[in-house]
Order: sequence, then C-alpha cells, then structure tokens
Amino acid sequence: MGMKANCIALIKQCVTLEALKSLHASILKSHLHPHLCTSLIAQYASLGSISHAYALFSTSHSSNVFLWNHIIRAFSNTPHSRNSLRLYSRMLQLGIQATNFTFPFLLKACGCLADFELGARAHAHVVVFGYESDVFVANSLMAMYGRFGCFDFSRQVFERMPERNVVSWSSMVGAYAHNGRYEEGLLLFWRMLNEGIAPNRGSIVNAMACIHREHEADDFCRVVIDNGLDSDQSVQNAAMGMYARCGRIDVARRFFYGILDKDLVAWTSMIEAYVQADLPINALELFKQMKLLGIVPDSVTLLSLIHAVSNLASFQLARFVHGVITRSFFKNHIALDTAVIDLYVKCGNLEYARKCFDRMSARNLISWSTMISGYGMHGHGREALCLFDQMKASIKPDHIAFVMVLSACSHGGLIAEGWECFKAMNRDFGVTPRTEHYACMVDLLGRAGRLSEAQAFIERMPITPDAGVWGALLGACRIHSNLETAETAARHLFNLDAENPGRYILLSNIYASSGKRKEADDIRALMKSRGVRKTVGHTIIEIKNKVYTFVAGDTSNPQTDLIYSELRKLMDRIQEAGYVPDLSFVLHDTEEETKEKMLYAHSEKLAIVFGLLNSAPESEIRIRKNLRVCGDCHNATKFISEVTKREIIMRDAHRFHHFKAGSCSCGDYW
DNA sequence: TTAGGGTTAG
Repeated sequence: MGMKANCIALIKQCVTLEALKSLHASILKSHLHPHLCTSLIAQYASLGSISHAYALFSTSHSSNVFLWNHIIRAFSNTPHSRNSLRLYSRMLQLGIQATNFTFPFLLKACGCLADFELGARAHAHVVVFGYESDVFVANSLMAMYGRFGCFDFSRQVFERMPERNVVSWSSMVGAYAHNGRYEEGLLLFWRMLNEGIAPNRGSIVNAMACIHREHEADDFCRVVIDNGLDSDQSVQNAAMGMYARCGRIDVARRFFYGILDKDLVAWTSMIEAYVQADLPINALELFKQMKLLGIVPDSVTLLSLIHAVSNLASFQLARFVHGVITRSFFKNHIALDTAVIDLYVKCGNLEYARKCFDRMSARNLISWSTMISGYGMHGHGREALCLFDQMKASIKPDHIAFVMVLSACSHGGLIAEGWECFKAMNRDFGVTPRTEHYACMVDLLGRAGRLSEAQAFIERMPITPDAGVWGALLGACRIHSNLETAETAARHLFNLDAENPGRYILLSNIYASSGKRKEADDIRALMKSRGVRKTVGHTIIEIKNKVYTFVAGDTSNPQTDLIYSELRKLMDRIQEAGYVPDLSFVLHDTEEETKEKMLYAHSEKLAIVFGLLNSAPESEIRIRKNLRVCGDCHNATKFISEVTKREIIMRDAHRFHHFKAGSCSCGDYW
C-alpha cells in the first residue's frame, strides 16, 4: 500500500513528459494497479500528451470506472472532445455505470463541441442517473448551457439547485458574460457578495468579464484588494482585458509591466488588449518582443496575432504571420488554419485564402463559412454559391453559414439565387430564419431597387425586425435616394440603435444629396443633442512593410506637400475624364470651392495618392477604410483606376471594392 | 471532479 502511495506522489511530481515516461517505464507494467494507471493517465493529460494517456488506457482493459472517468476527462477540454462522448457511450455499452464524477467532463465536452442536441441528451442522462442536484454536475450544466448561448437554461438550473457554492454563482455570472448580459452578470456577483459568499479568483475573473465601464472597473479593484487577490496573476491578466475594454489601455499596460514574471497568458492578454484598443501595430510589436525573449506562443497567442494583422489589412504582414504559424508546432489546427483563411480574405487576397482552404486536411462548419464569406465580401457570388453546394454535400449548414451565403448573393447581385437559398433554409435544412437572414433579404431587394417590396417584406416578418433589418433598408434608400422610406427606417433606427453614429450620418447624407440641407443639419443636431459622437474616419495603407494612417485633411505625413500637389493634379485629370465632385458629401454651409477642397482631402484620396507616389508603376494599391467608403471617394477612385491604369483594392467596414479600369466590383451598390 | 485570466465565422 505504501509503495502505491509513494508511486502516485512521484507521478504527480513529474513536470516534464520525459520524466513521466521514464517513471512509467520503471513501473512494472504487468501489475499496473488501476489507481496507478489512473494517476498516470491524469498526469499524461495534464502534461498535454493525450496520446500517451489514451495508449495507456487502451492497454489496461479495465472496467474500473475511475479509469474511464479520467480518460473522458482527458479528452473533454481538447480539440478531440468528441472522444469523450464516444468513450462515454462505450462505457455504458460495457455495463459500467456513470458516476457523479463522469458528468462534469461529459458536459464540458458537449460545451466544447458547441452541440446543443448532444448537450441536451447528456442532460437527460444526468436526470436518468439521478445526479441533477449534485452541485458539481449542476455547475457543469450551467456552464455548458452558458457556452451554448442559452443562459435562461443556465438560470433554470441555477434556480433549482438545492445548494450552491461559490462556483455555482461564478458559473452563472460566467454564463451571463458569455451572452453579453454584462449588467445582469455583475449584479449577480454583487448579490453573491451580499449573501456572504467569499469570492475566489474564479468568481473575480468571471465578474471582470462583465465589466465595460471605467467606474465599475475601479469599484471592482477594491473588492480584489479586500480579498487579497490583487497579486494573483490570473486576476491581473483579466484586469488587463477589463481595462482595455473600458478604453484605458494605459491602465492595462501598467498592469502588464507591473507583473515581474509574466506568463504566456499575460503576454497574450496584453496583445489582445492592444487589438481591442485598435492598436494593432503595438500588438504586433509586443508579439515580436515576446518572441525575442524566447517565449513560445500557443494557439491563442497566434489567434490574437492574426486578429491584430487582419485589422491592418496588409498582405505582407499576412504572409509574415502565416509564416510564423507554419513554423510553429501547430499543424492541421482547424481554428488557426481557418483564421489564416480569414486573414488572407481580409488582406484582400482570395487566391491565397482559397489555397489555404484547399490544403486543409479537415474542415468544419466554420472553415466552410469563412471561405464562403470571403467570396461574398469580394463580390464573388457565384464562387460562394458553388462552394456552398460542395459544403452541403459534406456538412449541414447552420444559421451562420446561411447568413454568409445570403450576404454573398446580395453582395454579388444574385437576386433569384438569394431567394432560393432563403426558401431552402427552412424547407430543406430546418434552419429557421433569424433577423440577420431577413436583413440580407432586405438588402437583396433594396439592391434591385424594390424598396416598397422590401418594406412590405419587413412588415410581414414573423419576428420583430431589429436594427440590422432597418439598417439594410436605410442603406438601400441611400443608393436609390428614396426619402420617404428612409425616414421610416430611420425612425425605427433612432429608437433601436440610438447610439450608432452611422445611422444619423446616413440619413443626413440622404437628405443632403436630395438638396434638403436643413433636414440634413437637423439630423446632425439631433445626433449631437443625444451625445452620439461621430466615429473619426481614417484610411490606412502599407508601403514597404510600414503602415501609414490618414485622416481627413491630414498633414502629419512627411510627404504632405507632395501628396496635396499630386492630388490637385490627379483631380484635374479625372475631372477631364468625366468625374464630377459630389459636394453633397460635405455638409457644412461653406463656399462651393472650400467644399471641393474638403472633399479632396478625404482620407481615402490622400492614402491613394500616397500609394501612387510610393509604389511601383502598374502595381496594385491596397487601402483600408475603417468606415463605409464615402460615395464621392468611391466614384473618384473608379476614375483614378482608369486614368492611372492601376488596380485599387479597398476594404471598407462592409466589404471589398476592387477598382479596375473605371469600374468597381461592387457594381456601385454597397 | 465543477466555474475561472488570453479563444477562429456575420
């Protein structure tokens, strides 16, 4: 007996796989006691070697339930969670009874697989085996439903629990956080404190995920200090994310540099914090710094890096990141490979995206959807549909895949095909249309100029239209200059989405372009009176591995004088080619000439001229605008592509525009 | 054993 306990202690002390393997070899295999075997499996799993854990499990031929529980546990939180479910089924077939130890891991696997049906079936088994009121099992149920986005199910489990511990409260807070119900989550955390339950690090971390306002963050820091958790690194890491969300990147940075012994999560948190704060260059720099220190990134760090670079829209940087990933340990990692596809899509290179897609050894729903959405964003509706047909042959599309394909139809102008997909989704796939799908259809009708039909379609909707649906209608009104319908759509939007500056600007522009200056100014005033601030537009361009940012009227670039004199010349050239400036995009009551100058100085035009000045003749120019491209800039760019014989690829907040020989891939509808 | 810091599609 003593020897067995000794052995277990030794196994737990192994901190490297090599050490564990040699210890394992020295233990007599033929007499491997189930307890020792269980410890070995658990330790292999915790050292990240599930293959060793599984190899040991499959040679043990044991009906010991602890062994089964541990191997189910080992797979539960990995990309191979499905194995947990397979093992569970096999265990039952062999007549081994599940215990209260089995279900937390089984439920975790269901959560990782994001499969509600499976989760619900596992829940049924919990009931059958009578573990519904087990506090561990119930906590796991709550967490699982939280991951599915069904926090009302989580709440039901929570309310029915005969006894709760700190994890129960914390899981419920976490379920709210996962579903964006931050205020309720935070409220529940304060209620927990009122009930006299002492917070631990997990509950603090979960509650922090609910915090989006600076004063809440500051209040919260007091709780952290009062409970002596301020030196806990996971709490500090969570605090970085919290302050980044509150717009206080400086405080986040202070936390980061205050940590003496930074772990990988600390680096990743700070990289992600920069991304959240729209400081992708800082994110990239921090990543390089981390690599120089010899810290090896994991898949999450790499995903943050991809996240940073896709915001920069630089093809060179995309290739750099792709190289980093290729050289990393992660081979055939679906999430990473899919993120790289999305990266190439967002950096404007569909060809590379497709190559990566074709090279994947396994694809999931997300991989297919990403590639389809990529075609859609670039206006390649036919390719999107073709890929969708292939997808249907191997996997059942979900509601998001349908959003992608419908929006691809709308961006590609495939009206009849879009309708067919919309009808098929419920009929053939049992996917009930949601507001997003209705928004795509409104967009589709709007593109065709069928505005009254679109409005009637909205009125017939079986569910309440949201801001996305009315926003699609308003967007269509901009293209077709329909004031009456625009006013209806805007009335809804100013209630549903009152904080969104884009809605006010759009309506104001529609008024302005129909010559209704007073109404246009009134809308600007309404926006101001509601305290909604216009997002500052900017355009970025990458030249020789360096990223340059322009705002309207920018004079910060060293080449400013040259840029403006070239711009003047270019404007003259395109005016000769037939371009007429659309002054309605400048709203202030100014002289016509001044207006024209203001229009010239839009960030899109400055970036294009900078690109023309600093790139090889005939090479393509890639720029990225943070908002929707301005109508006049869109028109001007078409002419620029003609007179300069350059291809210009512009990514805006909505989609890609490929300008070539005087026309744009969006067909002037975006 | 459970929750728990950074986590890929619109």
